[in-house]
Amino acid sequence: MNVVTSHRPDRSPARRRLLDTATRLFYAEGIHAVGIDRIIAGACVAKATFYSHFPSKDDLVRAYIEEQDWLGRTAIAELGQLPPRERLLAIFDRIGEAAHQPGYRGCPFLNATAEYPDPTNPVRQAIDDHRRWFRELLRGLLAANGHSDPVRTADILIVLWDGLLISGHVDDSTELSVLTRDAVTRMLSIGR
Amino acid sequence: MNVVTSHRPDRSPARRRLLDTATRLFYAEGIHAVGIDRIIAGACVAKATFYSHFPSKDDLVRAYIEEQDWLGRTAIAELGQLPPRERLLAIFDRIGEAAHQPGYRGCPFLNATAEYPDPTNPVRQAIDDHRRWFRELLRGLLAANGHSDPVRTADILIVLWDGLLISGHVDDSTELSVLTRDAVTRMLSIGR
DNA sequence: GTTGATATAGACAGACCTGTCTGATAATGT
DNA sequence: ACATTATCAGACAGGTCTGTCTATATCAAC
Repeated sequence: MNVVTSHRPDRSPARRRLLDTATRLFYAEGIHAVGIDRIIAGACVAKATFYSHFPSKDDLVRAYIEEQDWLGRTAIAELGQLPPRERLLAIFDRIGEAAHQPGYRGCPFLNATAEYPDPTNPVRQAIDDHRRWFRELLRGLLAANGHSDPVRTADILIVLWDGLLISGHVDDSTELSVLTRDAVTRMLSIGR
Repeated sequence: MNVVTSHRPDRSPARRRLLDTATRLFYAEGIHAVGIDRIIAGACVAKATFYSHFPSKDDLVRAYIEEQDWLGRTAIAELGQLPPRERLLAIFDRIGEAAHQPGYRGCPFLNATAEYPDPTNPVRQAIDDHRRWFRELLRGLLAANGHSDPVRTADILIVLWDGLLISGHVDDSTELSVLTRDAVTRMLSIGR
């Protein structure tokens, strides 16, 4: 969910700059709206170098999505040791933090989904992988919290997650953190 | 939310066919991914005729969004007389019906938002209008139902609405109707 | 019959798209 | 010293995009 591009080691500096520039532009303007020429110009990389690192634009898009997945998993892992309920709340608190950053434009995975209709496309597969991981994460935390129906409640929490990320983008987001706490605690209060 | 294109009178048959074809293609494949040439071919309309009805492609996109708005309002109006709570549930039941239609690809408004980053764009303005109408509708129904906090609860219901439309598209949607009923009744059970 | 509105097919311009290729330059390891 | 690897700038091909334009055809009203 975070779209920070920074500080991840990579095979080469040029590749790192390409992925950073692509991340910034894809997220800010949409994938189809950004051409290769602008990415290589922003990354100060020659076109031939780009195509030596990424066989096609779609490979770059897939790398972008996979890195967002990696960043999301890393951010959760870096939350530190917390009891299940507090961990759940801390995960959802990240929504408010992200939405108040300048340039916030919703969830990169959902935005990409809107531009990739074919569910068998590798980009969509990478997005599905990310969502499967997140769903399992929530199920585990709800079960560890002694929740009576972790499977169903995890599904609803994901519905809230997606909807809150949208709300922070397209609606007035001044009360998003309060709204998030309210919605999640309402949901957790049911079923123990 | 419904993407049915049908049966709305229009100024001219050619314009009607253009809007129907554009609706079908924009929704199925995304807006940037569909060119004018394909729309006029699908509508059996000459290019000059297209540009006499729509000064630019963006005007066609705005007409597409405004018609989806009109269809949504019409569908709600056609629900007939129902008590507030049943009306709310009936509105949300439409999600399951829509998501099980072949070719369902999520919410046309949110998909368009992902492709239009500039919030001052007329397309985005039309989407904002639609969302404002829907928010007011939910607030009124919650207030009429004697709910203790209709403003906040309407915000959460919109979060659920957006999230459920996404879930029906990108996740397994076999239990979407049950999930919707569960999430909405859970939410309505709090605050009277 | 004549006029005016609306439609047709399709060429065209200018921009942008992805992806390939050439040929030169710099850094690195042995 | 030499080979390898990565990089550079940029031309180029072939396609698609939006939007304009020409020239013709249909049809209704008067």
